[in-house]
Amino acid sequence: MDKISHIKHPVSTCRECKLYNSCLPKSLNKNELNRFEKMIKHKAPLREGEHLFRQGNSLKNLYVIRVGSCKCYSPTIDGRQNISGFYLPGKILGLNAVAGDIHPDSAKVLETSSFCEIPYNDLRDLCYQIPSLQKQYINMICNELLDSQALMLISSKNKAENRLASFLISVSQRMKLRGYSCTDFNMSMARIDIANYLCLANETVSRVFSRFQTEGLIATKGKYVKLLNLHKLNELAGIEVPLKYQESV
Amino acid sequence: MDKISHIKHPVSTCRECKLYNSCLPKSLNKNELNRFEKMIKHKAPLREGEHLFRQGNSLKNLYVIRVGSCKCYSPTIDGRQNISGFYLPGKILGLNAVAGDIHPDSAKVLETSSFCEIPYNDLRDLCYQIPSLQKQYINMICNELLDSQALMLISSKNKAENRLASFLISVSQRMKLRGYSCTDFNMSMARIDIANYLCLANETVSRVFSRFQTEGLIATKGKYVKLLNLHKLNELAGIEVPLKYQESV
DNA sequence: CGACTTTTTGATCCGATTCAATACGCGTGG
DNA sequence: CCACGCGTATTGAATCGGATCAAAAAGTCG
Repeated sequence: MDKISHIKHPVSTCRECKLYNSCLPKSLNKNELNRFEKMIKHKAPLREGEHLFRQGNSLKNLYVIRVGSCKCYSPTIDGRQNISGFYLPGKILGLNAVAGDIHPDSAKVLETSSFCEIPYNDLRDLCYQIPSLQKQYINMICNELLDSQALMLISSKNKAENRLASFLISVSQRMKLRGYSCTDFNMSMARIDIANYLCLANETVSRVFSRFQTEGLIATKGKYVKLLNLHKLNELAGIEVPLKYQESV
Repeated sequence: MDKISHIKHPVSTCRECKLYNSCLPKSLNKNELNRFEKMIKHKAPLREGEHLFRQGNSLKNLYVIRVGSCKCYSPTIDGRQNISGFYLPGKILGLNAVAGDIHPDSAKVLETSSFCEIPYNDLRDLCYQIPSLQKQYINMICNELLDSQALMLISSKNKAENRLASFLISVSQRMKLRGYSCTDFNMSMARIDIANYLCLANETVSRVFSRFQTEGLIATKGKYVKLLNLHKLNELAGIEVPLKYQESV
């Protein structure tokens, strides 16, 4: 039995969707919204291990994740996987295929998940016609860019503790955004995936998890995680975060 | 005397510009191009150390770098700088400010450099009216996203040698794109900046530079760099590059 | 329950950081 | 023109953290 399958994924209109305000149709008028909704396809949920798209596929759709979680990855020469991102509800998938028309990575579902499928060509055409849609679309792309740059700073500069703390905090915040508890949640991703994502060995991730537990920062039970000391975690996570808006050399 | 000041930065129309085919006005018709060119401003070149924009500034313009080089950075709590990117001719600056309307980093010129200034609001308005411009604009943003993700993989997973090799190769390729030699060029960035960018200590960068020289891979004289063994450098650079389009788990 | 996978823990090794000292490059002023 | 000083780059020695290899423990599933 899947942990979230009691959510019947019932959203059929954007108006009713919790994610409305951070999603593409934000600030469309009634008429525009109708046209937008006609374009969206709601497919049956995918189950753990199924692929949304694969590396090398040509770009047909973008996807907004509505329920569940998903990882994007690409294989490396030595047989490992480079994780390019974890996706939780509200995030848009497939943008990195826009420039080249080919998906540079594969998207695999980590637990039963639902998506809104957006035919890419239709979206582009509609953007030509609806300026506020174009604006929001471009904003979402640029947000991805920001996220990606932020992750780069986090995952390449900090020590293992800082990285994992950052990761926990970011998952926590997305949970909060989505209306779930930000201190108690399931993490559907495997240790090895987190390790790849944070560019650490899985043993290291494991050790840091253990250390966080003995230090009373978190408690875990299987995939279930409870954040006990958000303050300290934030401190660890923030250690290399760029100081915003400070005058510099 | 500046090393590139003999280039009088004479480009006044996009049509004449070397970068035309990879830049925004690509595939505009004559009439559209006229409107586009009217929007662009050519300011006087900036000199080393001057800022194009600063962290916290509100977004007014995007910039395409035409001649020179530029680094984007943000200060960290401990007084260092996070380098978010080096920019060589043809690249567009300021995109990471689009989502939040505020520049998340500062852009500082590394040598005398010229830019095309694109008023952001005007660009957006013009995109509403010219679909092919919108398309190219979105493509350029998504290319930034790709670059950023690629850099993340490079700079967080590899050893120092691989990172520096990747970096040298990427500079080399951009030089080639721009019509300069891809094996002999000036690198205007300081060691410490490269170090920050690659997330290494500057001593480490220095050591690897030395090692590459004793191994005959490169020769350096001040900021001038000569790549002697592109094959080996590519090999080093490629070691963790994701294998494109390979079927995976 | 037993086979298999995933996670945790332990011991060792290697590479990058750090701290410290020296060398180099460049501009200034004598 | 050279001497001096400052910033940047290089080199050396010691330390620390994460990777790796190996093995045990916990969780998963038929």
